[in-house]
Amino acid sequence: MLILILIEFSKNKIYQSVYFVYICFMQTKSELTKQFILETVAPIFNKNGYAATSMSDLTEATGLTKGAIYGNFKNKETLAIAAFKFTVKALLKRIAKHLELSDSPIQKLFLISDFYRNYYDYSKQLGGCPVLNIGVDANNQNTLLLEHVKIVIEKIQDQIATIIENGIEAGEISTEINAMQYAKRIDTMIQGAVFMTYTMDDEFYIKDTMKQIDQMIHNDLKA
Amino acid sequence: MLILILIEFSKNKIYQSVYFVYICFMQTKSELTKQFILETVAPIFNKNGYAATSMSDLTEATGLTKGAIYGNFKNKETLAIAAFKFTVKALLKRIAKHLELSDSPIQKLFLISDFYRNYYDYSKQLGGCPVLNIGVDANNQNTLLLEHVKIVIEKIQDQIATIIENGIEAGEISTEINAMQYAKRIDTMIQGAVFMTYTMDDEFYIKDTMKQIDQMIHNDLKA
DNA sequence: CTAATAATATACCATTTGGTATATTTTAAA
DNA sequence: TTTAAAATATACCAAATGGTATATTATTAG
Repeated sequence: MLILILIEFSKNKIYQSVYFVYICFMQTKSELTKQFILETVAPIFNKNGYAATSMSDLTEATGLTKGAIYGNFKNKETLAIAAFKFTVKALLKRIAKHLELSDSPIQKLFLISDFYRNYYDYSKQLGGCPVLNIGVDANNQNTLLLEHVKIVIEKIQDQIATIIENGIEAGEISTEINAMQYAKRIDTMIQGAVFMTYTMDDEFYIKDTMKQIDQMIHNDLKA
Repeated sequence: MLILILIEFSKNKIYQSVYFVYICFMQTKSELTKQFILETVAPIFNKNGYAATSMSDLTEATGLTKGAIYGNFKNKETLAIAAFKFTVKALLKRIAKHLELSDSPIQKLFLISDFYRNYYDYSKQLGGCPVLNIGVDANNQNTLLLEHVKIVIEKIQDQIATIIENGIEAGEISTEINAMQYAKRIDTMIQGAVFMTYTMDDEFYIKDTMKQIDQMIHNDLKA
């Protein structure tokens, strides 16, 4: 009932459902609006790409006006970058959570392929794979955005490489293995599979590639 | 000297250098213009994507006016599709030529990885990999264009699968191998490598992936 | 409850968009 | 060289673009 009272407190239609959270945890009103804009706008940018997304697409989707959006974000590019970061943050958090299911490095590697096995369904909510979509879209178009994609890719590869290194230290993985090279191989195969799955609209690619990665882990990596 | 005389014959600046060829082999004037538009426009569409390419980009690049372009192509979409086909035709022809270097199916597979080993430099002339760029760009945006990308991917995979099947028949490749599955695996890895190479601007990915494919051919495929 | 401020909506801007009707030029045939 | 047709250039269109100045509304502190 406390929630209802607090809802009544606000005259704004959009935020009513999350207003309780806002009152309790959020800083300012605009912080909440920013959040709302980002989660609404992110999948649109991700789906359409930067140039194919117009500000009117965003005002329609959010139900807000340009005044509200430009009051919270300097311009379209800033918004697109913030949206990309928003999506990636959610994605990386989800992966990290999945990797908590085991402490064993080699099991963590299997958990990575396990995560991507269901990635088609999950990433559709995000408007597609942000790394692939924005990576291709930003190339030759938006240097700043491309830099952010690069950073994300490096981060993912570092994480995989660290897992492999931990596996080597733990004696689970052969000392012959070049951790970063294998991390890059796995990442490259995943991105290829994501591209093929989306373009052909066929999950065979992602399922089969994850099988292949599992085989690699079994045959090449294991000590 | 004959060439010079024929060049003098034309008052149009753009076509002078190829006018001899036109006089001898080409059908109509507009056929030549179409060709010229396509080869100029294709890398622009490929680099920028459909939405980020404006008609004025194309008139500037070609030195022609909208009248000339719309006189030869119904609209922007038709032109983009024709441009994609133009690029892919050149690419597939180049691959086919490279594959002529050997008659042995297993050697042809090695020639595929060999071709893509230098794909970064080559595809830059095309404005990037058309399959990757247009595939991602057209998704959620341009159904017709996406269909054409799908067809190209299927064609490439069929060709690889056929080579593998020929290898099986010739006794070079193990009968255990599922030709189409392996064709798709190879194609998926290539596309992943192309994406990573472009996005990270680092040829490691394409070079290393081709090594990996060669290893696969050696270890898994050979009879 | 009121005043100051923060957040959002409105109305507008010049520029660019894809596309077209028409005028002009270029070409090919007689 | 003249003429019909083909190809291209010009000038224009309404609609949409990203962005902004200002008016209006919500919010918060006193």
